[in-house]
Amino acid sequence: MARLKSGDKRNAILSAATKVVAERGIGATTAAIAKSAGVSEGTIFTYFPTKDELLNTLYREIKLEVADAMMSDYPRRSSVRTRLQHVWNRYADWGAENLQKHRVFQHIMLWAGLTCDTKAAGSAPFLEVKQMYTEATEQRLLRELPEEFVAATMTALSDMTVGFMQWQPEQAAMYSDKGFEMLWAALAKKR
Amino acid sequence: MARLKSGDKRNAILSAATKVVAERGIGATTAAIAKSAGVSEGTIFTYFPTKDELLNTLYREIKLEVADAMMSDYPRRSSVRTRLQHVWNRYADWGAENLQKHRVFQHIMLWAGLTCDTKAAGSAPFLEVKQMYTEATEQRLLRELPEEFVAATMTALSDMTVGFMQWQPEQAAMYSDKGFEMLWAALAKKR
Amino acid sequence: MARLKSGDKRNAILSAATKVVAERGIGATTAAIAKSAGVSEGTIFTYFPTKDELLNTLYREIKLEVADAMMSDYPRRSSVRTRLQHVWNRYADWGAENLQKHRVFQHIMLWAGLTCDTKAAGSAPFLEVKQMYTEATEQRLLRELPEEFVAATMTALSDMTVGFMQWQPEQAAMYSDKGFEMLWAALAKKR
Amino acid sequence: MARLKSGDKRNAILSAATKVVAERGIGATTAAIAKSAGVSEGTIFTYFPTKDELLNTLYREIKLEVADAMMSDYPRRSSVRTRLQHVWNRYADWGAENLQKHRVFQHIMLWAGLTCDTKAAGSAPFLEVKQMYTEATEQRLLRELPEEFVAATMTALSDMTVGFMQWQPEQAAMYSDKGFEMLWAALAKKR
DNA sequence: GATGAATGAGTCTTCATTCAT
DNA sequence: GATGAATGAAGACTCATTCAT
Repeated sequence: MARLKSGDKRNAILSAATKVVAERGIGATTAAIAKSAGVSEGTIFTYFPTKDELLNTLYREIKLEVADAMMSDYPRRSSVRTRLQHVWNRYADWGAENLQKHRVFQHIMLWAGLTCDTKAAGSAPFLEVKQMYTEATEQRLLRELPEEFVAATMTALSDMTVGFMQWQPEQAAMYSDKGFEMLWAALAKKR
Repeated sequence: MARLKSGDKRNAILSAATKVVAERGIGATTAAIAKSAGVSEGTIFTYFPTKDELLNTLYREIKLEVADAMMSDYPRRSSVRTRLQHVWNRYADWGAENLQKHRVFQHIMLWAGLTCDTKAAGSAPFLEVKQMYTEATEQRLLRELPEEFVAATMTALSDMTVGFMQWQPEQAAMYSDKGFEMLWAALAKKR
Repeated sequence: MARLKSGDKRNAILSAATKVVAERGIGATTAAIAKSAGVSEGTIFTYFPTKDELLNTLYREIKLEVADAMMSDYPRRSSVRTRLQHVWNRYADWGAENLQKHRVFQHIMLWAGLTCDTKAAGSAPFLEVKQMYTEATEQRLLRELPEEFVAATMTALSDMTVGFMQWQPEQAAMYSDKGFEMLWAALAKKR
Repeated sequence: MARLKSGDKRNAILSAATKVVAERGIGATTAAIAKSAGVSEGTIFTYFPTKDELLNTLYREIKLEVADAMMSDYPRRSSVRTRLQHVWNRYADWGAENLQKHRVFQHIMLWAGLTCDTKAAGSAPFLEVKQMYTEATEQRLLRELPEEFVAATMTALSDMTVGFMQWQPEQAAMYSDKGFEMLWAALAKKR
């Protein structure tokens, strides 16, 4: 029997795409990705029908990885603050350790070729965080704000923080802590 | 005497670039920009040596415009909060009214071709804000944080807020107010 | 003992090639042929060294089939007209019933890759028709014309007629008859 | 002012396409056409948006040229036979002198990318021939046959004849004459 | 023998930039 | 200076053929 499509090769292509897109943005050429993956130009297209599909897949896989990192060991029974901090820390640590993936994610997010399906995919885990927020609002713990506005605030602050953690890794912990303090203060209800 | 380079034409090109890049991103073609500017394809290159230079220039000009909007009527003698709110409001209003320029700015900011010079240029006006922050820190009004971290926080929150103001213009004022409240809470020293 | 090359598989490939080339022309991909044959892409090349060879073979086999259809039950002792009509009817009926093969034949005939060998192959059966023509000429029954010119006339008129029989099958008999009348008139010596 | 699109260059491309497609068929590459035209690869696309459009245009232009050749000096008031012979001779002569164009026409005619518009275009001149046929049928001069069938017969015989005229130019006149005799016999009503 | 993933030359097309007019 | 046709180096994608399994 012939060689079967190898998960290894698929992963090599996705890894190479991560690296190259992180450096050159969405405009990175399939040739560059192939070369970086140690694979011929044509091979990319046996694993992904088009460059667009490769990019969409890359986005989805990173999103799942992020969600996984954030939600594993999620302390469902702890206080709101503890839970929020868990999510924050996990995301910040993931971003600090995965500089390229984080950057790629930012690039693809703004890209016009992103499919609706892809955008929708894998967002389930983030629901839990939103629910937590709603619950906390009802308990008068957190400010009353539109859900999306809160989510966007979290994203904005955490991505910004991750940028600093990557820039000065030796102060990563400090940035992460300060960042969370700012987030909590921004969201917490004034007494 | 030969005709002189016309400032009008230069501006037409920059305006067209704003419009076209806002819609199609950095990948917008010079041909599309020329057409939108009502100018021939070659003319672009008598005003800007390369597409990269055009984009860098566009970035610089928008940056100056933003700085101008933010700092005019800057209430130097008012309280820290008032001054910060002034800056916030001006930026938010500018962004809400200049959807295309704001979007173009975001696009170019992430672009790999941005020159170091360009990045550095026009940041003078933002110094004033930084100084204010340092001063406020010494007065124990605001949290002690690295200057760049604070600046990035402001940028992140304001851009996020502008996005919502553009999305739901009828609630622009609400988003602007809530956004500033969050920023202030994030920066203010805990009692 | 290793498996032998299977005639079944060879035939499956040729059938599939007939179908696919009829639809898409010479440009049909080997992958499409393989898929239609229910065979892996590589297998084609164990039966035919190249795509060109596959096409040449296909041409030869169809040619043989046509010759077979035309010459079986050939009424050697009947009149010239009867013999000519036999050939005409057999070819027309074959073409009307074998739409795909007829079309494929037309496609390959104009193809640049056709080998001289292939062109020459299988033309033996057509000799009989030519001989008949020569004989008829001597009997002053038919016009004096270069042999190839006559042969080409027959081919041109019959292929044209077959096209109409395929297009309007319910009038196939009419087209076949009228076509033969035209051919006979074209070839018969004026009195 | 800049150079204007040059009709010469356009014609050079069409000529080159004629030459190259005559040799290699529809599969001829745009690069080969450009090279043969003495023009850069990109230039083709300033005159024709796609290869398909180039081929369609080529077809249309040849068709018009043929129609023109056939119908100029058309002897409207002469006998049916004279008129038919005029058309026949003009087409045969054109084909004999324009080997490449004739071949290209045959190639494109069978091509799948031919637009409906293109197929329809320029067929007006051929109407006159059809009308002549209908008229002649009513006068009981010619056989009663479906119009399209007659038209196809003319095409088939003339293209076949042209092939021989090209093959043996020194006998072109003979082939042309014999060909027409066959056509007339095929169409004329039996007494 | 059979399989189908791997290959890479080749395809059409785009586009920033140049330069004749 | 202005114009826009000309250029040719990429770019994404295809496909006949090879070869490890």
